[in-house]
Amino acid sequence: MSQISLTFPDGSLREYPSGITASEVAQSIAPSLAKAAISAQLDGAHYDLAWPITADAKIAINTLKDDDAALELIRHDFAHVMARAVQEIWPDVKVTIGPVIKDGWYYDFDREEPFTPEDLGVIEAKMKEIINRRDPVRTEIWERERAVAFYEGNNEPYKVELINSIPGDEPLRMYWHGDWQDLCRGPHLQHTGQLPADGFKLMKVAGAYWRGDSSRPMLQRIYGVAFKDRKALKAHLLMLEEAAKRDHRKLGREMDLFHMQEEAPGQIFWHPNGWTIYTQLQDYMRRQQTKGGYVEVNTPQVVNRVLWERSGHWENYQEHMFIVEVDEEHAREKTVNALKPMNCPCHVQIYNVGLKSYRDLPLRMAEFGSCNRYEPSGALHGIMRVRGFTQDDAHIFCTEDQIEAETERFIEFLRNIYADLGFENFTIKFSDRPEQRAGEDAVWDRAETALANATKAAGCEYTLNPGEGAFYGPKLEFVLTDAIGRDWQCGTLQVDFVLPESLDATYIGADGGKHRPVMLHRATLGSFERFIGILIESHAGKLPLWLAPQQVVVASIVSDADDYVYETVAALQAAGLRAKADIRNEKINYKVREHSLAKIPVILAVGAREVADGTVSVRRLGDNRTQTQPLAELIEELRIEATPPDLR
RNA sequence: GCCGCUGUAGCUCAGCUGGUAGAGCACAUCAUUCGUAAUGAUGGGGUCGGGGGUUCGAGUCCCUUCAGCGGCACCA
Repeated sequence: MSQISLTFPDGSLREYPSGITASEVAQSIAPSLAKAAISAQLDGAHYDLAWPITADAKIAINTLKDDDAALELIRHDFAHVMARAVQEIWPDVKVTIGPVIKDGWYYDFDREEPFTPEDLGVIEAKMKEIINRRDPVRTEIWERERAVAFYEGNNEPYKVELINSIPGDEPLRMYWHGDWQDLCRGPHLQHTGQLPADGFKLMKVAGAYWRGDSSRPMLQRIYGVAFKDRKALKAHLLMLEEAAKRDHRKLGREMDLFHMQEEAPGQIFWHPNGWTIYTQLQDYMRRQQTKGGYVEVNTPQVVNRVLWERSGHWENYQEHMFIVEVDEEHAREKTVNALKPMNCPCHVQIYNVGLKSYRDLPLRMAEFGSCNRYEPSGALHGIMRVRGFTQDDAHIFCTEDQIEAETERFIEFLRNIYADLGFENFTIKFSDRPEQRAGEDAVWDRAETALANATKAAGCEYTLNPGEGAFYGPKLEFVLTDAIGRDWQCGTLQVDFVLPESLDATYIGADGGKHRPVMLHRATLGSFERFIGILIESHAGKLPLWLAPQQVVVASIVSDADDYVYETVAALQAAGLRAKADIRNEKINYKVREHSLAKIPVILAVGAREVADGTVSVRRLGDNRTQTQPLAELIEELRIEATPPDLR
């Protein structure tokens, strides 16, 4: 048999007979390594230990100590162990797929009866039992006909469908964990006993469509999380608990920011506190937009269907629109209008008034546009996904040549704003041409290149979302993450070749002829509602002073200080600070606690001493120390701190 | 929209196998003037999400509907 040479991570080289397994290689180094080994990397790719090696390669033996490889493997094996447990308990359940995801895995099952939360405990117990069996894992490569016949015989139609969708040249790997079998890419652990039996937890059951297709059957998905040991699992569960405390829905109530109610699902009742945040943010954005070369406009809420027909929304977006029928007295039939779900068609109407010259381009038209969309009921989520919202929207009318420069300019605009608001980290997703699209490929080529170049020129990285662009053009999405780790698209920039055409926007070029502008739809925050939700969660409610609804509360310690409290509040308010008095007949402990829970950034306590000295005792949110200082000095300090970042 | 779960006082929640609602906090009144995360006493407050049904009797069982939550799908 021929020899192969394997290079180890430390650079050393060893000769082995071809066909040797990674497990045997590990054994040749140290029996303890062979025991601890979980998988191998060959030239960077991940393999089972039992995989025969037939060519020279760089090899690394993974053990549970190797974080990434180990967690990936552990979670993958847990998915199998869970599926096995489910089938051992309910033999008639059909298995489908079960991939590794962030922090864990899920597995989708087809079963008539719903899994109950109690079932999860039963499954967990069975999983522990399976782990304790320490069943060896073995794998075989099968011909697809044999595999199809096998799964048909076992009444596993989903597996048959999977095999039929795997490209013909890919080998099919069949895995056995003891006597339980699954089709899988692998790799897997040596035996189930390598799994940390106290390092996992089944989290929730949810419905999920087979192959993500809403026209296909709904399966039951069980989610689990897994870590290397009990300690890491507990840390993760604790983190989830902490994250739940930052939920904007909870903080919104506690801080008295807003509420929502049944009569207006997906719409927000902003309370004075919440509305203060909103207006501060809007004022800030208005200043930024003015500086950024935008003109601001405002357009109607209720618009006749005729315009929506011309823009294409009536055909493509009608089911998401609130339709308003008006029975006008002298009209033969009802007038049909819709609340605007987007601002773009209205902006084109403004653009279209009067002739535009190439000298007017790029024309950046902004609106804090109130939109209403009839979002599917299941999509609603606090103030992050609502039916009534306001975008910090703008449309840039420009030439095709200007796309790249305008895109770069926008990314820089957005990045500055995000930085001001405390978001140094965001991700960019680049969605390119979908299958179904309007326009010529050559134009798409140029537009996609322009977006990619502009992103790079702005010094940003992006991840590709292949085929996810709008039918009218490619787009960039700027994504922020909420407290629980869910991603939300906030900013966006979308190239549009279609709407200028359908609404007949033109400009007069240098050649004296009429030309089509390109439109860039862009939003920085996205919607104020969603962005404020993210803002609340990322700060855990402790907003920077300039955004905090109530900035200062002045609390009396004794009632003799009441007059001084009012004087102090008046002085703070005169300096432009949002301050209020608390002279209730309560102990200072009580007041401090209450205002701290309400997330008021600065608490001033005043008693006899402060009255006599003209000082205040200052306590900052999140800090249990206090500091006494002259009122005038504090006001100067707070005034600077409360200035919005762009005005400092 | 789909699957599952939930819906009792402003908030957080209890209410066993059906017998006609309960706690803490909050609120109000009174007492207390107390130095940095809950002072005490007293009191008011709920057609148990809405509608229908079973029953002598329903917060508890059934149907239906609305909303919320967790996913999935959607997200021009």
